[in-house]
Amino acid sequence: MADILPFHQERTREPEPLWRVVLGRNLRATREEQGSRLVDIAERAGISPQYLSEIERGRKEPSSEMIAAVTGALGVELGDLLADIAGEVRRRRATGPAVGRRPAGPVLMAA
Amino acid sequence: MADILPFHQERTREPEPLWRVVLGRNLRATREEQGSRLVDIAERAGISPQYLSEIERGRKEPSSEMIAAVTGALGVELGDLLADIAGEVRRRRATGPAVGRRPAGPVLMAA
DNA sequence: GTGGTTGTCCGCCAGGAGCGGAACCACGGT
DNA sequence: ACCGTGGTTCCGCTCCTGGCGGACAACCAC
Repeated sequence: MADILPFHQERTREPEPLWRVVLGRNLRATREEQGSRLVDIAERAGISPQYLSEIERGRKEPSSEMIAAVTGALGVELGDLLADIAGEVRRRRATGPAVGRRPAGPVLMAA
Repeated sequence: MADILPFHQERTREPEPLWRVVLGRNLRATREEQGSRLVDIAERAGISPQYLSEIERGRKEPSSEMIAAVTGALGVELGDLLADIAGEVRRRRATGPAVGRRPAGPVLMAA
């Protein structure tokens, strides 16, 4: 089979990132967008600050309930979080590692 | 504070689904769309069929590497998978549990 | 009954989730 | 130097679950 890769579409082939890495990256970005402190979100989520730090840095695999607790503490819906992460993953796939970080945060729900 | 909720936008308030549930649901839907067998995808992913069954039914929290192995076996990119799950979560949030399942599957990559 | 296919149940254990205490780092101020 | 703040890392710990293999279940055809 002929493998003709459209080079003008794929500049640099990024390996697939791991879920926990992109999740953590997005959670931190969201928190920072809100100007919240790590200890505050951790407390609101009912988890230890050490653990939230590790989640944000992609060092731990949080359970689904933990993900729910942190997104809840951030006031973010799972669907919006996933959409935002998806967008980020796709963007990095197309352009490679971001040089200038684009402000990324899911849409906040109006309470 | 005045809490004015636009009722015409929110018909029924669905509790947030768990990540492992929506992930598993989407993986199974994707596999079935492709007409693949569970044992084949499990083998290709290098995991046991029993385990893939449990992942698909939202019974287990797969590690990020496992998610990568399964998406790889399905020929699906993480970003596309996440986008599709996000769309599904948002759809269910807006309309409640789906009565008729809309065909849901991420876009397959052209090799 | 036989056989085949596909997927799920059950028990198991190695290792990781999640924790708390303590130390460390970076930065800013006095 | 000191202090404070916010975040990170290290460490040891307990508990529980990830991922597995053997067995089972459901379904179909002959």
